[in-house]
Amino acid sequence: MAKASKSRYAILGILANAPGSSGYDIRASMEGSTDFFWRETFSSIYPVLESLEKENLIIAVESSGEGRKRTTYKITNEGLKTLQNWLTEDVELEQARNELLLKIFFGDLNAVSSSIQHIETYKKGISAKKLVLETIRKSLPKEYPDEAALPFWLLTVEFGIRRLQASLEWADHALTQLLKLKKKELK
Amino acid sequence: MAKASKSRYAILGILANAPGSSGYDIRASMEGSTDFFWRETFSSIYPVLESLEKENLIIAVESSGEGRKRTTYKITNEGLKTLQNWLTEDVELEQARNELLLKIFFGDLNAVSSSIQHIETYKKGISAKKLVLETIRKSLPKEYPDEAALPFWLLTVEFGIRRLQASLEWADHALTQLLKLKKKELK
DNA sequence: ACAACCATGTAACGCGTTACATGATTTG
DNA sequence: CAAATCATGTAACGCGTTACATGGTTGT
Repeated sequence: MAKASKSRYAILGILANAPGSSGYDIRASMEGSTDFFWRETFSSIYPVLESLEKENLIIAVESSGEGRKRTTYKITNEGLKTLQNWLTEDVELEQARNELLLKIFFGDLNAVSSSIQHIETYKKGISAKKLVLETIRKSLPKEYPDEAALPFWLLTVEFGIRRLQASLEWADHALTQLLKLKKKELK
Repeated sequence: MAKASKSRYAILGILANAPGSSGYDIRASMEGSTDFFWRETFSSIYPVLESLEKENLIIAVESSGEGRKRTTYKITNEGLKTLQNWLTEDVELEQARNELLLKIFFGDLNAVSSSIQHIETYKKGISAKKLVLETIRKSLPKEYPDEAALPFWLLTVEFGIRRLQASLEWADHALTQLLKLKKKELK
């Protein structure tokens, strides 16, 4: 058995918080909120919606009246219970693969400047990401002052920012070390 | 097309550093070194070794003489070039899915104590991991004082420790916030 | 008119995980 | 003599990504 999909719960969760969403809406909701730690593509969203509906965890509200055709969904009581049950289940902490670290690990097989290059690119990437998250951290309380979920949303953003900050500091540390190595290499 | 596998490069890298390794050895090498950011199972190692050999990136040295039967491998010049070439290629920074954050994100759908429980479990897990890495950081220079790759290995360990430290600090921050929410919940 | 965005899907593919299978050799 | 470790694989499965496909509506 492969790992069980959690896409269904992500989608259920969005529908619990934003009832009357279409598949397209769900994608848009995730963009700018869960995107940096959880992403779904249309290719997964639509089939999942279909199966959730078959299991009576959500119900469709066909709104093909005015404007565009769209199928919107609401979570059912059963769906909410299923979601809540999953939410209490233990999280197994899994370790993601990290290609940058793999390349650094084998760094002695190439010129040091190659590793330096990787880390500089990395720094740029995560600096940009961190900026985005810091903007979100500022705007969220203004946009959703009365939202019950706000403290939880902020916690996820905070996680992202702190991890990125640590990564940035590591990158600077790494650059210092690598520059030392580069000097040795030239001798 | 799905994402191209990088297992081959991880295995090539290990063979570059430890020539004469068997599939079993490769797995053992990774355990205790790359394990926290890159892991391969036997189910992937043996087929990859086979295909690497067919491509002349490694050569097998059947050593069925004394002791156990084992097939060991060495990286070829071509293999080393292939690996070095990959090492210089840009790393696309991908972010992994994070189930803990997903559950925290939807935390308002359940009792706050559920989120608290998750974070406490998380803290235990990463504390243990951090301890392991700190031990490795201490022992590595003693075990491999003359290893050219040592500075690179230490950088990966440092990355792990710093990220885990940031995660721990976030966890404490989160617990503080959640305890405040819990008090409100009781009112 | 045209671009940007809204909206919903299907199909193919490969990758990684899990389960399963087998057996030899060393250590206690 | 049993347990741990060494050693090497196969098979099934589902998950997520990418590419492909289609067409309506709004804004400039």
